Amino acid sequence: MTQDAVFRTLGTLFRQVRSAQFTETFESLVIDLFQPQSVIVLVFENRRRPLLVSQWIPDAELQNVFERSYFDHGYFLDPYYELATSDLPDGTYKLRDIAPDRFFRCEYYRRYYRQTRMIDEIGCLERMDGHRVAHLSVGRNEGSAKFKRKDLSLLSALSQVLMPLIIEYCNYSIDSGSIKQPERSQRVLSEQLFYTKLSGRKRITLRESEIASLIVQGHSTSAIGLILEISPQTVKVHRRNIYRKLNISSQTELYTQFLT
Amino acid sequence: MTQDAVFRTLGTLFRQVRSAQFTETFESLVIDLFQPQSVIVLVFENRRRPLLVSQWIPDAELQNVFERSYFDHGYFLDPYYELATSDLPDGTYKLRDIAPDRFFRCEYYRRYYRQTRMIDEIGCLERMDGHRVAHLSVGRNEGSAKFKRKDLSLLSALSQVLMPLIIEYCNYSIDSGSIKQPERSQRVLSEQLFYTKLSGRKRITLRESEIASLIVQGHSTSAIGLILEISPQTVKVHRRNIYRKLNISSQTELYTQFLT
DNA sequence: TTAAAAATACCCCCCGGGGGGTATAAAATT
DNA sequence: AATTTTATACCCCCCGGGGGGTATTTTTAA
Repeated sequence: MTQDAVFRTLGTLFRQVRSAQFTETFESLVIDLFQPQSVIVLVFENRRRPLLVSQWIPDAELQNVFERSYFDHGYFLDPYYELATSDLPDGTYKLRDIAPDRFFRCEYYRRYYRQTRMIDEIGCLERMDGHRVAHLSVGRNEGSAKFKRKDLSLLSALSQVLMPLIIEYCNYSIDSGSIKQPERSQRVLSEQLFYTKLSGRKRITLRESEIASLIVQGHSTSAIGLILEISPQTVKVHRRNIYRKLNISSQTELYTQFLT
Repeated sequence: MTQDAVFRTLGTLFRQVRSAQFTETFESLVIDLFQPQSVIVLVFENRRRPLLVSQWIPDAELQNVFERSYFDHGYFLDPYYELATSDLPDGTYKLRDIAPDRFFRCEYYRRYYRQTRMIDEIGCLERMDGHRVAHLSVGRNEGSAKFKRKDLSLLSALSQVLMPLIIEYCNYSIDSGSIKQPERSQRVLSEQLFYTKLSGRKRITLRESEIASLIVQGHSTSAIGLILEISPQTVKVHRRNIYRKLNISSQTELYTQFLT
């Protein structure tokens, strides 16, 4: 795609920002530039289920996985969601940069993320207003190459104009009520905090729930230590206490408890 | 249920052995005696998809999981299937006795088995003829207690008469063509041997495929050493070679390779 | 105010996975 | 006959999870 065509498309996008054609134009732009297997736009709201603004997932099975799981609980452990609900600098991130150190070994990855067959993901985050964050996710599946540094810098540059456009479109479509809010299914994790979630069973302390949350997200003991600025030893103790209180003996079980 | 009633039911079963009522009668017997959440009868044939003779799984969601996954690939790593396709002594087994040492941590357990929500299982195996093995599985779900030693000995005793009856019924219903053969879906593992499966990618040796198979089933390095009667060290070397040849770096990935 | 609970930090141990070597004998290929 | 591959076995290392302690300070509750 020529530089020229990119700018022309941006122009079109600008004109279409309040029309239904917007998503299609913008998706084809991203597809052209990045050859992804998925392009998804979400709006994150703190501790709420994300809004699905648009999705392009040609593989029907994977779309199915996404729709079935992401809005139930998948989003909750999505590193981008995590980033969005903390105070982040807006920007473009590679999944591998923002994911917890043991992300690719954690239960979330094993049980949900890998099912999407996505092997690499780059995404933009941009705050819409006080509590909403727009998120553009561009994914590559098994069989494709990972994103190169060039891809990241291109998306990063492009996002300077793309994200404002997307935000404008989001606001428009939210106002006009045309956003499809995915159904939630029976097994809900959703808005519940870890604390509420887990302390219901047996009083675990707030601090413990904090650590439990990080464990499930795929952070190692030492990573948690770094994050909370306490010694890994302390984290280990908390970990033990959590297991003891919940009467479990592995982080796998912790994940299960959390989801049920 | 009184001793008397048990014998009476056995009599009924005997009379119904060539009728469609058989399964219902026999299921209600098992349900009465063991308070399970699932009762399934399968016929294993070496390296073939099992035949579903009867199933009683009141929970619709779990039935769904079972039907969707078991006949695709779930059976392939089912410890009972494994036992059936080796030369076994007929008999009644607790899952926990026959499962690989790391079964409850292996990918199969995490991805498939746990989804069935089954927390305990006892099952009978009985050879029908040269290549077929009848299998009765009795399962308890989350929320129920595990099976006690008493349950095992009761089923073990009962199976002396129950399995011959079941086999008779199986033969009858196979002959009369009334067995529902579950559909296979897109993602098939099925009859393929590990060897064929994995060597397609990059020649791994037969021995290596043997070890890969055991790894995926959830056997630890040392357990594999015991099984194959070689040193765990040797297993480690094979393991490394497998990973190198397949260009992966964990048994999780091995499982993925195997399924795709 | 005093006792209990929570958060912090350190010690020890074992286990298993993953990655790096080396070596030797048998089997298969050339 | 000579070379390569395969199977065997041992060595070393590091890492992280899980389980067992103990101790100190701070916070919370009684």
